[in-house]
Amino acid sequence: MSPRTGIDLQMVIQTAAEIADQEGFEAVTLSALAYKLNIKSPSLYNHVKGLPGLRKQLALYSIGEFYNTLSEAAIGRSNDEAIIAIGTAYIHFARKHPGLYEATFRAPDLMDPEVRTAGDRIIHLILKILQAYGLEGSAALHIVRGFRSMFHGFASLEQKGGLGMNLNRDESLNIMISTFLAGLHSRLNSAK
Amino acid sequence: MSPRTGIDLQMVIQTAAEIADQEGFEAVTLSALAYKLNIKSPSLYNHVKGLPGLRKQLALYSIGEFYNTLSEAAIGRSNDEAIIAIGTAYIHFARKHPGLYEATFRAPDLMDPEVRTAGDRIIHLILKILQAYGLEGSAALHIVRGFRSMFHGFASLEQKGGLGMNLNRDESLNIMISTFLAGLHSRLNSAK
DNA sequence: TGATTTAACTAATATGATTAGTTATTATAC
DNA sequence: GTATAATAACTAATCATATTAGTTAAATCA
Repeated sequence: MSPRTGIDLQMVIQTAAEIADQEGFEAVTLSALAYKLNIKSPSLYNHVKGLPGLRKQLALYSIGEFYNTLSEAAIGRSNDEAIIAIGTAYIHFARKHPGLYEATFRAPDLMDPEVRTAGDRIIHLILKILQAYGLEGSAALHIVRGFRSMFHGFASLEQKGGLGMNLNRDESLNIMISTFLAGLHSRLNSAK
Repeated sequence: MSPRTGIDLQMVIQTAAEIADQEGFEAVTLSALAYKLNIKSPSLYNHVKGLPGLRKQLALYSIGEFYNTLSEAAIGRSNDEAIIAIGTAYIHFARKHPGLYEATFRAPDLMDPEVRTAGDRIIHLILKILQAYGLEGSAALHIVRGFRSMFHGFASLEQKGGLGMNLNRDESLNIMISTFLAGLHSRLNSAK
């Protein structure tokens, strides 16, 4: 059924991922990707629906890798320890895979069902941990949004060089997370 | 000295700002901008150094507008009230001016001295407010990074449609800020 | 062995950024 | 007033990328 069984979707995405991490998300062009795969760029249309299609596939791949990293970090941990582990893993992933991290939120349409479903797994991961705090429903979702905002904001600012450089960034991260956790505990106590 | 005194840098940036807010940051191309100004795109090179130059100018303009909005929100307020006002103004600005907000962090080089200086004014605005908490030096800087991460992360996720839609976003914002503030107070108390 | 499938190809078009070199308008000098 | 200098805007051309249409050819399967 398949002629010239050379390149498959997995190779396309894998190679795109390499370009993304090595040269940046914007460097993932059909032109550069085809060159690296030793084919001509129109041939890529046999694998993905143009540049938007490629970015969607790269987003799905990246979100998957990201989820794996975060969920592994949470194994065997609970409560604050689990949150700190996930937050740390989150930032480390963004540092190690800047292109993949950017791809996770630069899909052509984040409302796309497949993309959304992939991203929801990460939300559920955090929700699961928050259950131990007695948080659920909308109260838990608000807190998840807080964590996501903090983590994404920190990773994003760091990646763009938006944070100055004369101050230890890991310390900032630790302080940020523990401050938010302290506030969370304080709110939970006073709600009793 | 000037022939055909038609278009000046201010008009160029103003028009670019309109495109950015109406059609998105990516829609600010030299081609679209020139069309809207009724000139040919190479003529823009008399005003800005290509697309990177335009983006830098747009970043400087946007950061200036952003700073004005935030500083006005802080007038006559202090402590938690000032932080909440700034955080709210931050998110409202990003909602009202999605293109300008994106431009603030999509300059070709955020390390550029002019861009950095403009951005530093916003950091100093928050630092000033934190003085009332007895925070200064690196401790204050870590907390500023926390606020910036939260605000930027929230605005960024919201803009990209990364937050789901079945939950009130303003409430999430209020909870996030007050949780962090509660944690900040708790840390400051236990440090005594 | 022959038909079918389809990956990869070539050719062509469109859009956008950019450079080089030209034109022409305006302000200033005389 | 007229000449000159400065420069905004222009045309022409090139390059890169994305994309479409139509062709070629290799591998599978009947």
